[in-house]
Amino acid sequence: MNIKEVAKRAKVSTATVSRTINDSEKVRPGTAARVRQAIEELNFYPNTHARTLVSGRSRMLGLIISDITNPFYPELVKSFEDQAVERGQEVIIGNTDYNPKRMAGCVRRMVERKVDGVAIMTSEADPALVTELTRRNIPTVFMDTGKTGLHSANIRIDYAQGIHEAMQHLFSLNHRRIAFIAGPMNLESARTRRDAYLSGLKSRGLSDRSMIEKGDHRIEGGAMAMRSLLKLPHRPTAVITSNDLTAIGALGAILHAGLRVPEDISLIGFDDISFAHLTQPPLTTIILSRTQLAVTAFAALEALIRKDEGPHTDYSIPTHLVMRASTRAI
Amino acid sequence: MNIKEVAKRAKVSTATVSRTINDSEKVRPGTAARVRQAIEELNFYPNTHARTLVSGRSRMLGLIISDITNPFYPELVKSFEDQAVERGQEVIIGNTDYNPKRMAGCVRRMVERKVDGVAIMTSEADPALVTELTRRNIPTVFMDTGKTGLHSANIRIDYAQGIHEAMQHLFSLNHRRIAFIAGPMNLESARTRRDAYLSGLKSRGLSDRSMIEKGDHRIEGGAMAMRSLLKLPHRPTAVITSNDLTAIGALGAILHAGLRVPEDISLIGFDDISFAHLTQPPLTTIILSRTQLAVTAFAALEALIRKDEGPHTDYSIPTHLVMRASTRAI
DNA sequence: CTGTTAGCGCTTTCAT
DNA sequence: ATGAAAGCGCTAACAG
Repeated sequence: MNIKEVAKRAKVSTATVSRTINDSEKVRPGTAARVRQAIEELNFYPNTHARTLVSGRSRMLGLIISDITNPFYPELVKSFEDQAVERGQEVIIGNTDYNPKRMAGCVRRMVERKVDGVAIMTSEADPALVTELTRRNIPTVFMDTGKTGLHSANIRIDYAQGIHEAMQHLFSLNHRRIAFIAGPMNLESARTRRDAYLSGLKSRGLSDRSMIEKGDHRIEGGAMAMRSLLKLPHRPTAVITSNDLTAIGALGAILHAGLRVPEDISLIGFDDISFAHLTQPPLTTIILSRTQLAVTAFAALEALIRKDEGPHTDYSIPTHLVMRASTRAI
Repeated sequence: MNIKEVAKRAKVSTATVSRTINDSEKVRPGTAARVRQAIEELNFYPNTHARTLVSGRSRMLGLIISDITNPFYPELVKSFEDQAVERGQEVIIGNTDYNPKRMAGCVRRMVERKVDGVAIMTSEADPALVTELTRRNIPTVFMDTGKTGLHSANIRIDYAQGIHEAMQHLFSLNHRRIAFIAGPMNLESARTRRDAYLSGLKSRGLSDRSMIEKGDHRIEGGAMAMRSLLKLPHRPTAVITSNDLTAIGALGAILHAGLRVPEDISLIGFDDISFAHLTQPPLTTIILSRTQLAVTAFAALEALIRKDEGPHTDYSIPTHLVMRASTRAI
């Protein structure tokens, strides 16, 4: 079942069939109709691999993420995929599992499959591996690496803005003992969030009041960090966490210690994963729109692939506080 | 950058390079080493499209699911993908969005991309479209359609078992007014769960005590159904829901009405999504292991692809009650 | 064990 | 507007 059989049935050459499939202008409508009918009758689907081989374009995009079971990602993947499918592109996904070795494997697979472009949306970044892509002139969009170039663009996430909004909110609620549960310090993005917390304290002359515990961006780490915080002689009245999973872990630890949120401790997360508003109480958090991120990434990638002119290689996504019920004045 | 250049550099023929890449026995170790070194030096990655074109095997598997943002799926996708990557296979994912038209698009894409096999794990099933796959002799594994054949296998989920365990549990806790919040009735799997509830009632001579509200397998539907249940003159003392999202919605509605779980109403979910144990109280639910499902599906698909002999086309996955804190005796 | 060669199914000049 | 034919990069006979 191939283009040849279609050609035979429509009594044209394979070239004409190919032109019809690709909506070439130079096919007489009548001929095109005959071809299309033959395609229909034979239930013919063109072989994308043959197409890729000769044209060089695979109509596949790579999307590399850290871990699909991390609730941050599914929405991102979906939005990205929706746009790709709309434009006849396929998406192949790579999970790095937060592991540089697996990241290398992902990149390799993308190159082997000859993707037209790659979006790298991992929370961790590995500049070395990423070079592999740009060296091969594969259009690449990064999240937060800062690197841009002829074949790559960067999407910066303004983590600081959301943190500043959160601190402003807590201050207006009279909180002064505000703790922060950080993420893994090897993550640039986690450091940025912590630094924003520190700078928020400093700008209010409260640098000496900083309380930082390290989490792991997972529930367990959040719970553990919170337990440490609760043991402090002057425990915090409010806690900002580096992500929602951490906040959920912290929430569990607070409840388990017989304290209440927000009566005893106010709590703010980060990311606004879909379950953030389902906690008891619904979690006040900082939203980072995955849809916006995916749309921006896709547009950036398309621009790179089309080699659009202009210096548009830097994009930025804001973050904002969304108030729910886990914060309260003291 | 292709096999020819590697051949030139290693001073062998392209055939030998090909054999080396494919770990053929018939290459002298010394030669193979030279080839591998050339590959290394040239940073050569074989073009999978060319390979597919000639060999007929794409080393890609299709995985069709309903919606990646439904928390039931990410774990399933991950487990499936992990196994695929381990065996050098790529996975392309299709989201149907619960929409037959999109399902058709997914199937089409899978055929075009010449996947070696497809696993269809949608909660809804469309026999017509599925024929498309089997007609083309594409190995296909279904979840719960019941159809099997030379090129297809079926994985049955024993929903009833979990429901029966749940009812047994509630009965032993002295509940007699047990309601059920069902899923969309066009879903076979949702009907199966409801029927299991009904049969559980019947076997205890309580057929006339049935209370069924219809949800939509989403949070909002669960909340709405629960509000209806709460308006009943004799409201239920326990509620089983068709999935966890429904239970979470129901939980919210109960709390919102000023009642408590499990003190006033016991609640049981279905699926054990990752957030089920994070609710307050942690949700007693029925577990359906996504890992087990993915592993079984993958194995079934592999067997189909390898054309293993034997009539192994029917598989079954159990479901079990996992007790947490949302149920209590009255 | 290694090389030669004929395609896989499609796109794309170059003729006509 | 259409057709003939040359590959795209690789694999798999078939020879040697």
